[in-house]
Amino acid sequence: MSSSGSSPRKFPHTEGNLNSDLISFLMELAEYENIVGRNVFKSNAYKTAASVLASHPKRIASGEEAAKLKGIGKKIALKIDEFLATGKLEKLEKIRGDETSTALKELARVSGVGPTKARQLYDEGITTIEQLRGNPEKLTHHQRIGLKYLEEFEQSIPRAEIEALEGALRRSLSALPEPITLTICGSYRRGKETSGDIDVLLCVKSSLDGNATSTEDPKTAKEKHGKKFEDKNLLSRIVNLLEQDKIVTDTLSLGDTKFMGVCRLSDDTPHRRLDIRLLSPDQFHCGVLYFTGSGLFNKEMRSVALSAGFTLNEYSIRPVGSTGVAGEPLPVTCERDIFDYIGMDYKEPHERNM
DNA sequence: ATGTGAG
DNA sequence: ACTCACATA
Repeated sequence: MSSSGSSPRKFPHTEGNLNSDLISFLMELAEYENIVGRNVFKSNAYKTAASVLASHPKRIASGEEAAKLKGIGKKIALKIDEFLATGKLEKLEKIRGDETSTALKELARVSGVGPTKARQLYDEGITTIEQLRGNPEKLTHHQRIGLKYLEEFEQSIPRAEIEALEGALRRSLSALPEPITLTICGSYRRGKETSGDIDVLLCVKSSLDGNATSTEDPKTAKEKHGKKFEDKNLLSRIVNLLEQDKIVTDTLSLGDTKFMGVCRLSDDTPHRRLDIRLLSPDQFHCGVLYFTGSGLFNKEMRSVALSAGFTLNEYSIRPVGSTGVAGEPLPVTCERDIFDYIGMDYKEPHERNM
């Protein structure tokens, strides 16, 4: 899920939370440390603190109370005290008034512009989106597209639009010679009413490996398990098709397994960020699980997997031997299989919103 | 190869 | 944490 922009979706599910005011000042500090301070560790510390508060069931009444939670230390506790006492944070007020900070943040709204590029531009005297528009030669292809659709990408996508797009994608893909399964993941699959982007998983029903765990000798099995496909051009063929059908309008990047780009449902809807991933059949369910998220849910599930003696990633679930070495991928026929392996109750996608 | 960025 | 794709060198 993209995280750029100052839209409501910048601070995931902050609205309505008991501690939403604390969460949002922590997220603002996290953004500052990332983009301006270029200190990923501090930034992550603030993000962790924010997410701890987000899943805390009670309103925090003091820094001391907050400091009892794992992930919140003395420094953050002090800031919470200051905020609770005065309704603001001196540090944050300074940051908001600082022209360098505001400029860097503004520039980083553009997809493809991160902390480093923002600083570069700033050093060259570019401080606004306006000025950026006047100097497109300073930008890569990705960044130019990000700039072109800046405002559109910051608008969240109504569920109904994604439903319609799903239909359009299926119609378009039905022109291919090989049957392809399509699943839209991300917050859409978790039942959210709006999403930030569209995350599509595709899987070819290849005649070759309908049964991934059988009679063939291990060597060929291993070769097939690699990420590459026999048909290296399949994804670009798919993208071409979607371009012809006026669904895909721009490409940010295109590899053998991953497309990142832009799509549009119709002339009177905004341009939207679209990601497509091509998975092999034996990876499909682990992929769907992983890309459905949420990120926090994945983290939790991976740690449950670990304590049950398995390692879980977007491609496979594997047993971890007593030596700590991961074994061969286990057969998986649906998402539920993965929950079963690690002894976790099955969670419907809409129950994975943490 | 290495760094940047997205997810 | 990890992977993919890109730009640059």
